[in-house]
Amino acid sequence: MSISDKLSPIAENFSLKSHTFELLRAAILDMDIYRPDVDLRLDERKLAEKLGVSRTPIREALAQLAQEGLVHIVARKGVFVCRKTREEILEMVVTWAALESMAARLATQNASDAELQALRDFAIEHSSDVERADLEEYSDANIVFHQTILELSGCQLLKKMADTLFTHMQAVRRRAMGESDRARRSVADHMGIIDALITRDADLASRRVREHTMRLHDHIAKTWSRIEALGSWRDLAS
Amino acid sequence: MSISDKLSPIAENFSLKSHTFELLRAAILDMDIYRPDVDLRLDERKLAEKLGVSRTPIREALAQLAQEGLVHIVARKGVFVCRKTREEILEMVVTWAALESMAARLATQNASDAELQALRDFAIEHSSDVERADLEEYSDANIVFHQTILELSGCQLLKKMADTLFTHMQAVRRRAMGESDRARRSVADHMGIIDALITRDADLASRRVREHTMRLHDHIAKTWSRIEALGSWRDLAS
DNA sequence: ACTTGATGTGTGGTATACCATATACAAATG
DNA sequence: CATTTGTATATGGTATACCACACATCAAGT
Repeated sequence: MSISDKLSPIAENFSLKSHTFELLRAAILDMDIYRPDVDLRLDERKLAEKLGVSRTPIREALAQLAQEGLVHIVARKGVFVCRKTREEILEMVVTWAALESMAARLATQNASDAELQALRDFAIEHSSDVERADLEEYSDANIVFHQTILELSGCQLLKKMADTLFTHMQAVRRRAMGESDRARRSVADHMGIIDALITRDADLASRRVREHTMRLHDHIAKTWSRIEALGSWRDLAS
Repeated sequence: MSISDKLSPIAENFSLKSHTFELLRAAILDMDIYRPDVDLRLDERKLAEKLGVSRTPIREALAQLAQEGLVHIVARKGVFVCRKTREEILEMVVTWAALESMAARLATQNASDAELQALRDFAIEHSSDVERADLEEYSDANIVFHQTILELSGCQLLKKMADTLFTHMQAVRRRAMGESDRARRSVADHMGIIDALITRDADLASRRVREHTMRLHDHIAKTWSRIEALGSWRDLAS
C-alpha cells in the first residue's frame, strides 16, 4: 500500500456539475413542495450566486434533474420544481409494486437462507417500534425492509429504479405513513412476506409484496383528494 | 378553432438543447455499439461543429443522456457511449418483465372489450408474418403488441419506463429476434396473453406476460456469451 | 375605460473565451 | 537503453458576455 493509493480518490471524478446536481437534488427533495405557498421557481442566477459557481454547471445539473423528472424546464420561461399530481403519485406506487414484487420473486431464488433470516430478525426487532408508537423509527425500518428485498433480488436495475421512485415519493411519505393501525397491518404484511421468502414460494412472495404495496396505493387513493387542488406545473402550459 | 390554435405549436418549447438531445439520442441508438472497432468516444467540439451549434447545448444534452444512462461522462477524460454488459441487458429484460406483467394485470381491469378485441385482431393479422418468414415485419408488430399492453394498463409511468428500457435494448433487439421457431413460440405466447386479458384473468395474464418475457431472458442468457468479451466503459475506470 | 403599442427589465438560451488537467512525445539524465 | 521530466497540445470544465424572448409597465389613442 503506497501513499498514492490513499490519495488517488481525492478529486477523482469531481466536478461542479455533479456536485451541484447532488446539492440541488437533496435540496429539492428536502423542501415541502406541497405547501401551497412555496415558490416552485428556480432562478439560475440566484442559485449560481448562492452556490458560488457560474450558471454553466447549474444549468447542466438542472438539465439532469429535468431528465430525472424532478424539475420541469420551460424554454424562456424558467425552471420549476415538479409537483406531482395525485394520479402521478398513484402511478409511482403501482410501478413500485411492479418492481418490488418481481424483486421478491427473484429473492426467493437468489437470496441465501442467512440473508432471509437476518431480514426476519430485523423485522421482528422493529415490530416493537409500532407497539411503542415510535412511527418515526418504524418508518425508517420500513424503508430498510423494502430496500433489502430489492437488494436480495440480485437485480441492481430493479433496485435502482425503485430507489428513484422512492426518493420521488419522499415528500409524500412524510404524510402517508400516519395512523398506527396502518403500521400494525404493515408489520403483519411484512412477516407474511418474509415467510413466503423463506419457504421459497415465489408466487406467494410476489403476490404478498404486490398486495402490500397496493394497500398503500388504495390508502392514498382514498385519503388524498387535497393534493389535487394544488395544481402542478402543468398549469403553466396555457 | 382559431388560427392561433394551429400556429401556437410553432417554436413552442424549442431549444437547441432539447433538439441536440433528441438528435444525439437517435444517433447513439442507431449506431451499432457492439462492433468491436467502433469509437465510443464523443468529442464535444466535433459534435458542436457537426451540428452547427456551440458546445453549451451539446454539453447540456450530454448531461441529460448521461442521466438516462446512454453515455458515461468522465471528468476531464471525455464522454463515452455506454456499452451494456450481458448482465445489464439481462437485468433490463427482467425489469421489463416486471413492468409489463403489472401492466397486463392492470389491463384486465382497465382495458375495454373493444380495445382487447382490436389487440386480438392485430395479433392474428400479424401471426401470418411468421409463416411468411417476414421476421422484420413481425418484429415491428411484436413491439406494437407489447406497447399496446403497456398502453392498455392505463398507467403512463409503467409505459414510460418500459419504453426507456425498450430503446436501450434497441441495438440488442436487432440480433435477439432471430430464428423463426422463437417467433412461432412468440405468436402462441401472444395469443395466450390475449386470451387471459379477454377473460379478465389478472393473475393468468400477468403470469403469461412474465413468462413470455423471461423466455427472452433465458434465450439471451444462453446464446449471448460473446458480448461479455467486448468489455464496457467500466474498463476505463482504472 | 379599454385597447394597443412602445419600452424597459429580468431571465433563460447560446456562444465564446479561458482555465486545468490528461496525454503524448520529446528531451534530458542516469 | 531505460527512466524520468519537461513541454506542447487537445479536451473537458467553468466563467462570462451577449442575445432573444417574456412580461410588466406605462403611454397614447380610440
